[in-house]
Amino acid sequence: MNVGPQDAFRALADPTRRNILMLLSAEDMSIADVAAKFDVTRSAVKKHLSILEEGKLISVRASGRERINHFEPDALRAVSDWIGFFDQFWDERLAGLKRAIDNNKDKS
Amino acid sequence: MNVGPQDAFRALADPTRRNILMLLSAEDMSIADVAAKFDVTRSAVKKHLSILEEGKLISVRASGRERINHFEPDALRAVSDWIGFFDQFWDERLAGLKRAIDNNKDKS
DNA sequence: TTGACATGAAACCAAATGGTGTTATATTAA
DNA sequence: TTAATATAACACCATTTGGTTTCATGTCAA
Repeated sequence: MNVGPQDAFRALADPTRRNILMLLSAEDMSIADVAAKFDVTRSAVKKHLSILEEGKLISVRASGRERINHFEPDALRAVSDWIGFFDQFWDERLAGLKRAIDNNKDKS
Repeated sequence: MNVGPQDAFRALADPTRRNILMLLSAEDMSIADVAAKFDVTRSAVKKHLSILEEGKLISVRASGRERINHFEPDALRAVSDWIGFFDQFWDERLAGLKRAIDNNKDKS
Protein backbone atom coordinates (compact mmCIF):
# COMPACT_ATOMS: atom_id res chain seq x y z
CA MET A 1 0.00 0.00 0.00
CA ASN A 2 1.56 3.29 -1.10
CA VAL A 3 0.51 6.11 1.21
CA GLY A 4 1.90 8.93 -0.88
CA PRO A 5 5.06 9.88 -2.66
CA GLN A 6 7.38 8.82 0.16
CA ASP A 7 8.90 5.77 -1.56
CA ALA A 8 9.33 7.70 -4.78
CA PHE A 9 11.06 10.60 -3.02
CA ARG A 10 13.27 8.12 -1.24
CA ALA A 11 14.17 6.40 -4.50
CA LEU A 12 14.99 9.70 -6.20
CA ALA A 13 17.32 10.83 -3.44
CA ASP A 14 20.23 8.83 -4.83
CA PRO A 15 21.99 10.19 -7.94
CA THR A 16 22.82 6.74 -9.30
CA ARG A 17 19.15 5.82 -9.12
CA ARG A 18 18.15 9.00 -10.92
CA ASN A 19 20.63 8.14 -13.67
CA ILE A 20 19.33 4.59 -13.90
CA LEU A 21 15.87 6.03 -14.32
CA MET A 22 16.97 8.21 -17.24
CA LEU A 23 18.60 5.19 -18.86
CA LEU A 24 15.46 3.12 -18.47
CA SER A 25 13.27 5.90 -19.82
CA ALA A 26 15.10 5.47 -23.12
CA GLU A 27 14.82 1.68 -23.26
CA ASP A 28 14.03 -1.39 -21.19
CA MET A 29 17.14 -3.10 -19.86
CA SER A 30 18.20 -6.19 -17.93
CA ILE A 31 20.06 -5.84 -14.67
CA ALA A 32 23.34 -6.72 -16.37
CA ASP A 33 22.66 -4.14 -19.08
CA VAL A 34 22.16 -1.43 -16.48
CA ALA A 35 25.17 -2.55 -14.45
CA ALA A 36 27.37 -2.28 -17.53
CA LYS A 37 26.72 1.47 -17.56
CA PHE A 38 27.88 2.08 -13.99
CA ASP A 39 31.03 1.54 -12.03
CA VAL A 40 29.47 -0.63 -9.35
CA THR A 41 28.69 -4.33 -9.08
CA ARG A 42 25.54 -6.02 -10.36
CA SER A 43 24.61 -6.54 -6.71
CA ALA A 44 24.60 -2.84 -6.04
CA VAL A 45 22.62 -2.13 -9.20
CA LYS A 46 20.15 -4.83 -8.27
CA LYS A 47 19.54 -3.10 -4.94
CA HIS A 48 19.00 0.23 -6.64
CA LEU A 49 16.53 -1.38 -9.03
CA SER A 50 14.66 -2.93 -6.12
CA ILE A 51 14.33 0.47 -4.47
CA LEU A 52 13.14 2.02 -7.73
CA GLU A 53 10.59 -0.78 -7.98
CA GLU A 54 9.42 -0.14 -4.41
CA GLY A 55 8.86 3.46 -5.41
CA LYS A 56 6.88 2.18 -8.41
CA LEU A 57 9.19 4.14 -10.67
CA ILE A 58 9.93 0.98 -12.64
CA SER A 59 8.29 -2.38 -13.20
CA VAL A 60 10.08 -5.67 -13.71
CA ARG A 61 9.10 -8.49 -16.03
CA ALA A 62 10.80 -11.87 -16.30
CA SER A 63 12.10 -12.97 -19.66
CA GLY A 64 13.82 -16.32 -19.36
CA ARG A 65 16.68 -15.92 -16.94
CA GLU A 66 16.69 -12.15 -17.38
CA ARG A 67 14.63 -9.51 -15.59
CA ILE A 68 13.65 -6.67 -17.84
CA ASN A 69 13.35 -3.34 -16.07
CA HIS A 70 10.82 -0.91 -17.47
CA PHE A 71 10.39 2.77 -16.66
CA GLU A 72 6.99 3.69 -15.23
CA PRO A 73 6.33 7.42 -15.65
CA ASP A 74 3.14 7.51 -13.58
CA ALA A 75 4.89 7.38 -10.21
CA LEU A 76 6.55 10.68 -10.99
CA ARG A 77 3.15 12.30 -11.06
CA ALA A 78 2.83 12.08 -7.27
CA VAL A 79 6.20 13.77 -6.90
CA SER A 80 5.38 16.37 -9.51
CA ASP A 81 2.06 17.05 -7.80
CA TRP A 82 3.70 17.50 -4.42
CA ILE A 83 6.09 20.04 -5.87
CA GLY A 84 3.22 21.58 -7.78
CA PHE A 85 1.75 22.75 -4.49
CA PHE A 86 4.59 25.27 -4.30
CA ASP A 87 4.03 26.65 -7.79
CA GLN A 88 1.85 29.34 -6.24
CA PHE A 89 4.96 30.96 -4.81
CA TRP A 90 6.80 31.62 -7.99
CA ASP A 91 3.53 32.35 -9.69
CA GLU A 92 3.05 35.10 -7.10
CA ARG A 93 6.50 36.37 -7.86
CA LEU A 94 5.74 36.46 -11.58
CA ALA A 95 2.46 38.21 -10.82
CA GLY A 96 4.41 40.83 -8.87
CA LEU A 97 6.76 41.29 -11.79
CA LYS A 98 3.88 41.60 -14.19
CA ARG A 99 2.26 44.19 -11.96
CA ALA A 100 5.49 46.21 -11.93
CA ILE A 101 5.73 46.05 -15.69
CA ASP A 102 2.11 47.07 -16.10
CA ASN A 103 2.56 50.01 -13.74
CA ASN A 104 5.55 51.13 -15.73
CA LYS A 105 3.56 50.82 -18.92
CA ASP A 106 0.83 53.04 -17.45
CA LYS A 107 3.35 55.79 -16.89
CA SER A 108 4.57 55.83 -20.47
CA MET B 1 29.15 24.75 -4.54
CA ASN B 2 25.85 23.26 -5.69
CA VAL B 3 26.36 20.96 -8.67
CA GLY B 4 22.72 20.30 -9.38
CA PRO B 5 19.60 19.26 -7.56
CA GLN B 6 21.31 16.61 -5.44
CA ASP B 7 21.13 18.49 -2.13
CA ALA B 8 17.52 19.41 -2.76
CA PHE B 9 16.55 15.83 -3.63
CA ARG B 10 18.34 14.67 -0.53
CA ALA B 11 16.52 17.20 1.62
CA LEU B 12 13.14 16.23 0.18
CA ALA B 13 13.65 12.52 0.84
CA ASP B 14 12.57 12.83 4.47
CA PRO B 15 8.85 13.25 5.19
CA THR B 16 9.41 15.43 8.26
CA ARG B 17 11.48 17.81 6.17
CA ARG B 18 8.80 17.96 3.49
CA ASN B 19 6.26 18.84 6.19
CA ILE B 20 8.54 21.49 7.64
CA LEU B 21 8.81 22.96 4.17
CA MET B 22 5.03 23.20 3.84
CA LEU B 23 4.83 24.88 7.24
CA LEU B 24 7.47 27.41 6.29
CA SER B 25 5.82 28.12 2.98
CA ALA B 26 2.88 29.49 4.97
CA GLU B 27 4.97 31.64 7.31
CA ASP B 28 8.48 32.26 8.57
CA MET B 29 9.19 30.51 11.84
CA SER B 30 11.89 30.20 14.49
CA ILE B 31 13.40 26.80 15.27
CA ALA B 32 11.35 26.54 18.45
CA ASP B 33 8.19 27.43 16.52
CA VAL B 34 8.83 24.63 14.04
CA ALA B 35 9.79 22.17 16.77
CA ALA B 36 6.49 22.84 18.55
CA LYS B 37 4.68 21.35 15.55
CA PHE B 38 6.54 18.04 15.62
CA ASP B 39 7.07 15.27 18.08
CA VAL B 40 10.86 15.45 18.08
CA THR B 41 13.39 17.55 19.97
CA ARG B 42 14.53 21.00 18.94
CA SER B 43 17.92 19.42 18.16
CA ALA B 44 16.40 17.06 15.62
CA VAL B 45 14.45 19.90 14.04
CA LYS B 46 17.57 22.03 13.93
CA LYS B 47 19.32 19.27 11.97
CA HIS B 48 16.44 19.03 9.52
CA LEU B 49 16.52 22.80 9.05
CA SER B 50 20.26 22.67 8.40
CA ILE B 51 19.74 20.06 5.70
CA LEU B 52 16.94 22.12 4.15
CA GLU B 53 19.29 25.09 4.18
CA GLU B 54 22.04 23.06 2.50
CA GLY B 55 19.55 22.22 -0.21
CA LYS B 56 18.82 25.98 -0.47
CA LEU B 57 15.15 25.21 0.15
CA ILE B 58 15.13 27.68 3.02
CA SER B 59 17.19 30.65 4.15
CA VAL B 60 17.89 31.64 7.73
CA ARG B 61 18.08 35.13 9.16
CA ALA B 62 19.08 36.04 12.70
CA SER B 63 16.69 38.11 14.77
CA GLY B 64 18.09 38.61 18.23
CA ARG B 65 18.49 35.26 19.83
CA GLU B 66 16.13 33.63 17.33
CA ARG B 67 16.83 32.28 13.85
CA ILE B 68 14.00 32.87 11.46
CA ASN B 69 13.62 30.21 8.81
CA HIS B 70 12.23 31.34 5.47
CA PHE B 71 11.01 29.20 2.60
CA GLU B 72 12.89 29.67 -0.68
CA PRO B 73 10.81 28.46 -3.61
CA ASP B 74 13.56 28.80 -6.23
CA ALA B 75 15.43 25.64 -5.24
CA LEU B 76 12.39 23.58 -6.16
CA ARG B 77 12.83 24.71 -9.73
CA ALA B 78 15.86 22.45 -10.19
CA VAL B 79 13.87 19.50 -8.90
CA SER B 80 10.86 20.41 -10.97
CA ASP B 81 13.07 20.74 -14.04
CA TRP B 82 14.64 17.35 -13.49
CA ILE B 83 11.25 15.75 -13.31
CA GLY B 84 10.19 17.85 -16.27
CA PHE B 85 12.52 15.83 -18.44
CA PHE B 86 10.10 12.95 -18.08
CA ASP B 87 7.09 15.03 -19.07
CA GLN B 88 7.63 13.81 -22.61
CA PHE B 89 6.27 10.46 -21.57
CA TRP B 90 2.98 11.92 -20.37
CA ASP B 91 3.06 14.40 -23.23
CA GLU B 92 3.28 11.54 -25.70
CA ARG B 93 0.23 10.06 -24.11
CA LEU B 94 -1.55 13.43 -24.23
CA ALA B 95 -0.41 13.95 -27.82
CA GLY B 96 -2.13 10.72 -28.74
CA LEU B 97 -5.29 11.99 -27.13
CA LYS B 98 -5.01 15.36 -28.85
CA ARG B 99 -4.53 13.67 -32.21
CA ALA B 100 -7.66 11.67 -31.65
CA ILE B 101 -9.62 14.81 -30.77
CA ASP B 102 -8.25 16.71 -33.77
CA ASN B 103 -9.15 13.88 -36.10
CA ASN B 104 -12.63 13.93 -34.71
CA LYS B 105 -12.85 17.70 -35.19
CA ASP B 106 -11.79 17.39 -38.85
CA LYS B 107 -14.70 15.12 -39.47
CA SER B 108 -17.25 17.58 -38.16
C1' DT C 1 23.73 42.02 36.91
C1' DT C 2 21.31 37.97 36.72
C1' DG C 3 18.28 34.56 35.42
C1' DA C 4 15.62 32.71 31.75
C1' DC C 5 15.44 31.59 26.97
C1' DA C 6 16.94 30.29 21.95
C1' DT C 7 20.26 28.39 19.66
C1' DG C 8 24.76 26.00 18.41
C1' DA C 9 27.71 22.27 18.94
C1' DA C 10 29.35 18.00 20.28
C1' DA C 11 29.19 13.21 21.78
C1' DC C 12 26.75 9.35 21.40
C1' DC C 13 23.44 5.58 19.60
C1' DA C 14 20.58 2.39 16.68
C1' DA C 15 19.06 1.74 12.26
C1' DA C 16 19.30 2.51 7.39
C1' DT C 17 22.16 2.99 3.26
C1' DG C 18 25.29 1.93 -0.40
C1' DG C 19 28.57 -0.95 -1.24
C1' DT C 20 31.12 -5.63 -1.45
C1' DG C 21 31.76 -10.83 -2.10
C1' DT C 22 29.95 -15.56 -1.91
C1' DT C 23 26.74 -19.04 -2.80
C1' DA C 24 22.47 -21.10 -4.63
C1' DT C 25 19.03 -21.59 -8.26
C1' DA C 26 17.04 -21.34 -12.71
C1' DT C 27 17.67 -21.07 -17.63
C1' DT C 28 20.06 -21.35 -21.92
C1' DA C 29 23.17 -23.35 -25.30
C1' DA C 30 26.34 -26.68 -26.81
C1' DT D 1 23.92 -33.78 -19.69
C1' DT D 2 26.82 -30.10 -18.74
C1' DA D 3 28.91 -25.70 -18.73
C1' DA D 4 27.97 -20.99 -18.82
C1' DT D 5 24.85 -17.15 -17.73
C1' DA D 6 21.54 -14.03 -15.09
C1' DT D 7 19.72 -13.28 -11.15
C1' DA D 8 18.40 -13.86 -6.14
C1' DA D 9 19.63 -14.12 -1.50
C1' DC D 10 22.89 -13.62 2.11
C1' DA D 11 26.33 -12.12 5.18
C1' DC D 12 29.24 -8.61 5.98
C1' DC D 13 31.25 -3.75 6.27
C1' DA D 14 31.85 1.41 6.63
C1' DT D 15 29.33 5.51 6.49
C1' DT D 16 25.29 8.24 6.85
C1' DT D 17 21.04 9.33 9.00
C1' DG D 18 17.70 10.63 12.32
C1' DG D 19 17.39 10.80 16.76
C1' DT D 20 18.86 11.78 21.67
C1' DT D 21 21.23 14.27 25.74
C1' DT D 22 24.38 17.52 27.59
C1' DC D 23 26.83 21.72 27.76
C1' DA D 24 28.36 26.34 26.05
C1' DT D 25 27.18 30.85 24.17
C1' DG D 26 24.56 34.78 23.10
C1' DT D 27 20.51 37.69 24.01
C1' DC D 28 16.55 39.56 26.40
C1' DA D 29 14.11 41.25 30.47
C1' DA D 30 13.64 42.36 35.12
